[in-house]
Amino acid sequence: MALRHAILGLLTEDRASGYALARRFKRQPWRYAWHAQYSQIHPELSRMVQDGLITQVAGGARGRKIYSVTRAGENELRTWLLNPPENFVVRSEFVLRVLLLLTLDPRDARALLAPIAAASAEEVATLRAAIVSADAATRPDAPPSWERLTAEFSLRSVEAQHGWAVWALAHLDRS
Amino acid sequence: MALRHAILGLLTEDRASGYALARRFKRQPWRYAWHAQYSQIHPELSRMVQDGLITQVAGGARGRKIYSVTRAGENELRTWLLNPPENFVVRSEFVLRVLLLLTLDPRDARALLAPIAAASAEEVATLRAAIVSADAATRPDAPPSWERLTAEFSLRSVEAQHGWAVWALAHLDRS
DNA sequence: AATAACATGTAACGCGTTACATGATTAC
DNA sequence: GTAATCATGTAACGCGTTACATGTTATT
Repeated sequence: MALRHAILGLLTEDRASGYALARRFKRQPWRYAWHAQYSQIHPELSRMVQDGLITQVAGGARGRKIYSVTRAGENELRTWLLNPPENFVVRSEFVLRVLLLLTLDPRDARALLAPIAAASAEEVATLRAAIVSADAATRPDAPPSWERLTAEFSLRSVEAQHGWAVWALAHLDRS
Repeated sequence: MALRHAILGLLTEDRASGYALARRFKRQPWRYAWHAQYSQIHPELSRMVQDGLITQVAGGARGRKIYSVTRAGENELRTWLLNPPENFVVRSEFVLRVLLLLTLDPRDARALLAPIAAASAEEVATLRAAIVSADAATRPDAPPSWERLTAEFSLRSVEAQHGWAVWALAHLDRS
């Protein structure tokens, strides 16, 4: 039931409509954590209201329904976080493609790697710039904000991906 | 249909039974790419035989059925690899838990981070040792083997995770 | 002789995607 | 006034999990 907890997390950050939640799943940094489309979010929100984890706190223009986390929802999220599974199940099409890369001949493999290296380099630059400007506006001994903590995680992850792609391009057989 | 292509990849490495495929999904490095249980693998294998992507090449003791990739299966895998999606969908319970960490108070957050830092440190050490001994047995200018390429990817990924956990532990508010 | 590991298979249910339907508000 | 964006909702289908059922071979 990770979707349920992802939604609780998004609504803890800020109350929102189902439509707004769907958009946030498409963007940084939630994009790297979980994904759901509106047609899946909608019935889940109904069930979560029934289960008392969230409530509709406002209605807006165009039939908009704003949801907020209840006390029960906060407890549910905390309990879930404090009881992680021993082994995390991973399904990453990106990593899968990495493992399958050498079933291709070196030319094709290089053609796939080059855009990966370029895109990740760009992302690293964007994240670094954001971090530098955020740090400039903060006391150096202050505990990191949520944005800062997650940016650090994204940066290190994307750097790893980029470093590997460059390494692989340099070492792959040229033919 | 990533499961189908993951199976094609596993069978390209080496012919295997459904039971053996299920075990490989639980281990390094496939564990970080995709996951499926036998009850899902079994019907998929049947469908793949029907679609001509694999064939049963041997039967063994205990009703064992060994499958191997056909020419059509190789083509299917290659076509899939050469046509990656623009945006990869990610669902990682681990990353999700990272994003939700700051909904906890600092004490609880630190209690979750400490085992992550320890486990990833151990994994980094294991991967480094494997890489060092593999490199010692290889000419330095030779193109990397599949094992070497995937070990490099795993190492850089786990190092990023470990580095972040240590960084977060050092910067999180102590209370 | 008992237990663990090997090995295949089915059924019910829940999670996730695709396609469709409907309508309101904003920007040009 | 037309297109883009906002916004909710349903239905059919496919992917994935859990639980169950069955039998064989190797290890101790």
